[in-house]
Amino acid sequence: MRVLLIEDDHVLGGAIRDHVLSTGHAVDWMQRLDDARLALASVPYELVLLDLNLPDGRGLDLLKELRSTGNAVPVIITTAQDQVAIRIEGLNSGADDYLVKPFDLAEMGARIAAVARRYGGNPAPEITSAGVTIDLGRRAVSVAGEKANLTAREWAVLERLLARRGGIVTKSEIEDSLYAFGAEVESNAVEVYVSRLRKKLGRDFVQTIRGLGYQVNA
Amino acid sequence: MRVLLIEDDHVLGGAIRDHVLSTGHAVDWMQRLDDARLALASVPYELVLLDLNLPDGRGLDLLKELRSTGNAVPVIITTAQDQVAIRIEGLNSGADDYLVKPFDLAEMGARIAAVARRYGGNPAPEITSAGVTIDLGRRAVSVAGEKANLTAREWAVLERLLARRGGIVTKSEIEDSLYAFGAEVESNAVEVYVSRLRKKLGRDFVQTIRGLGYQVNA
DNA sequence: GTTTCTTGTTCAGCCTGGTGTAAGGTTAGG
DNA sequence: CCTAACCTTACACCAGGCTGAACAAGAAAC
Repeated sequence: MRVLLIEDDHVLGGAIRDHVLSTGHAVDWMQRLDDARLALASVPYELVLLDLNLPDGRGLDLLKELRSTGNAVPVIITTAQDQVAIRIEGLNSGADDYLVKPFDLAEMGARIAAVARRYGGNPAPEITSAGVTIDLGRRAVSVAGEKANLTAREWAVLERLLARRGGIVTKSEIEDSLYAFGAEVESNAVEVYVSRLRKKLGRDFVQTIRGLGYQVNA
Repeated sequence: MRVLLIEDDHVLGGAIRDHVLSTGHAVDWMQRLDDARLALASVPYELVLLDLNLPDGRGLDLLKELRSTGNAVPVIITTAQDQVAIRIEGLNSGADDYLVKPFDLAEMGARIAAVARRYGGNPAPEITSAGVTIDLGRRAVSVAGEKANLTAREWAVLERLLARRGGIVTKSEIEDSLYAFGAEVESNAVEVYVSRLRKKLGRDFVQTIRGLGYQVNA
């Protein structure tokens, strides 16, 4: 699925982009409405993630433009906790769903999957690597037909690794996606989670690149 | 089920809303046609209760608009005793059923149930999962042949879970469908209802996805 | 109108299992 | 061998989830 993310905050935007990428979708990230307009005019997106708190405050206008020109692309809007009025106006203007900041990325993933399913997009790209089958849409992993249960953190690490499948992911990158900005961690947590993943998914699933990070075969 | 109630009379409107709520559906109550239009444009209602005597325009116009734009949402219209002509025009304009004021709330409930049954999206009304058989049309559940009685809210939660069978439903999504828009609830109501469902339907019927929500096996 | 029963909501305490940390073992590279 | 990097296991802590019970609000029965 091709997703257009419209979000001006660098940190949050990056986190969202990475997370959506890791669920197997393609993401274009725009930080300004004009760019978003151009993108929407030229690329057939299947989902739009629209922040309504843009500096110029005109995220709603974009949504209304879309609908008034007959563009029915599914739109999920994000608003702050206290902006109930704007949220309602957003829904009234044609948004399909909403997320209240600060929202859990996992929850966002679930809602994206729901919208994708509702609109009949192809939501579940299945990935197989080293005998492990991963259904990103349904959060299901199986090793040789046997279902494996992953915890939230383990899943987060797995997603991060898969987002750059075939490439190397550094420890600090994994750490960043585990602990939302600022929460410094004083331990070898990443190593521990990689270890736990190997225990559940098999020893060969993740390769260690000494001094650099980790890698999953494409 | 999500119901849009369009009724300008405060007393009657409140009574209807409460009654429909008590049958386990979510209700949005609009008192003006403009608001109703906006709501219909944004929220995927499964039923509309439409009063034809509104102050700011003819309810019939709204109905005709809906049908002319291809919106097939079931509509039940309400009219006064003496408005036979309007009532007929309503049916000709695409209404699915009608109620004559003053009407019995219980009868209204029955009509709603009938319409819901007729239009209930699921073509295969019988669902079986984890030893539980569910007849959505007749609102009947049985566990190992034994019939189970569910309350309205319990049904609402169960329906929400079944609507995405095999997928994950987050707590906040369940909350949204339990409490018509905006009513933020400060409690663990969802957990309580899941607990009660498990008590009646068996422990394994609903799986908990920690930190995210719940899931019913496909 | 009063009583009784049913249903919805909230709260508090319990419990499970996820999480971070540290300690000790193992491997790669010089 | 020696060191640094990495792996694994154990363990204590605690957030999140579960559930029984109390309370409130209707609905139904009388």
